[in-house]
Amino acid sequence: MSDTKENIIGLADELIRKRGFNAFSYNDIAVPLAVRNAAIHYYFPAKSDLGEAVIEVELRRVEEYRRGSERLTGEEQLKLLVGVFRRNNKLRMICLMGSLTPDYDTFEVPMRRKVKEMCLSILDWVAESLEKARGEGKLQFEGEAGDRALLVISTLLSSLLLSRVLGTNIFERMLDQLLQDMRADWRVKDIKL
Amino acid sequence: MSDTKENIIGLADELIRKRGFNAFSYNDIAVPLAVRNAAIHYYFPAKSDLGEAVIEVELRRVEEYRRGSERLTGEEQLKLLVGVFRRNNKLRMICLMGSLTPDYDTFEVPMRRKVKEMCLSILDWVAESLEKARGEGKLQFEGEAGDRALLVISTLLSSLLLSRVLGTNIFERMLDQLLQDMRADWRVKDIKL
DNA sequence: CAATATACTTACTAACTAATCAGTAAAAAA
DNA sequence: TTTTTTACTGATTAGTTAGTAAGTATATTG
Repeated sequence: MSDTKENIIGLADELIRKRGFNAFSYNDIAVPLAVRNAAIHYYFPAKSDLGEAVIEVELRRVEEYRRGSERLTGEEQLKLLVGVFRRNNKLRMICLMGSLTPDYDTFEVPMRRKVKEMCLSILDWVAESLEKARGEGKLQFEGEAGDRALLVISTLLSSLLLSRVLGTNIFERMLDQLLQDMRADWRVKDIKL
Repeated sequence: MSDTKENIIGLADELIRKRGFNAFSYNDIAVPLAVRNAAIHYYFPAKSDLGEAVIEVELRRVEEYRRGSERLTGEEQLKLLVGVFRRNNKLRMICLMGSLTPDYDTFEVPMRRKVKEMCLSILDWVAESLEKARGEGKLQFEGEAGDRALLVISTLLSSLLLSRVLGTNIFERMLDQLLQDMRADWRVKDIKL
């Protein structure tokens, strides 16, 4: 993949996370990268093509994380996940799920499909890690791991949204509350993610 | 308040919840209401004025809910809250927090302040209800009610986002998971919100 | 070396955007 | 009854948007 193409996708990703898909324009990419708006259309004829490309890269990132952390414990996998969100929080960036799902109904069908695929892929990863951590006796929760994954992702996603508005400390406060309920042994208070 | 003004705010509210603040135009309001775009500017000189008006109405709605449910139990108050979200879910509408916080950094300062005020007001209400329900022995959780309110709102907000993408049943699945952790007596499984 | 493909630029457009300003009819106030 | 205010319409605009078509320099291939 050409440098320009990669830079376009990278900046689009950043803009989606910082300002939203419907709030950035081809110009917001063209100016910083010092290319013409037509250069972006050369790689991505329609804006939705650019959106889909950003999602595909995220999808591959998730796959990489999964493959790269196969041999880690469930707890370590979850630490990795939380680390990603903590980094985003420091950069005042929300996650793609938090940015794209509110605009879902403004997207065309192919991009909606990609958004859905991305959500399912992330949730599947989290569910797997949770199940593993539960098997290890590190975490405790009732019901299916897939349902608990929804709750975990929901907390991480919202903490990014709210910490931009209410202050960055919100992130750790929410994480603490989430963990409180999943501590394998409620007498032990030192589990950290 | 004139009918036209009220209709404009009402439709703007719906459009924000369905498509997002940056994805609707004055035309999307003018055409269905059969008024000219200048009529909207008459009441709301700038789009941010319209946004702020929508938030102010929501703020008053929350105040009304609070005053109107003062004498209810904490559990009943929470049932009321969940009912509001459940109705939104049926209409494929997300909540204002879920719609406006992702776009937060694209707003001008006065509107950001209003968004923040709205978030704090809603969280305060939930915290109060949670504390009350805990005092009644109906719910159980550790730490401050304000922190738990973040988790509750986070779940409700995200469930609206995700249920549009993954199917409406997501809403109840997430609610069940949330409640599992807050059951006062873990042997009793019949608490419902 | 010639032909072709790649990676753009220049120049443009049609459609839409929020916003403005000068009217105007009707209601309310003086 | 005159004046003022309210609640708009009509007409327009400056700026932005995604998107296109035609051209060009450079690298790749036959």
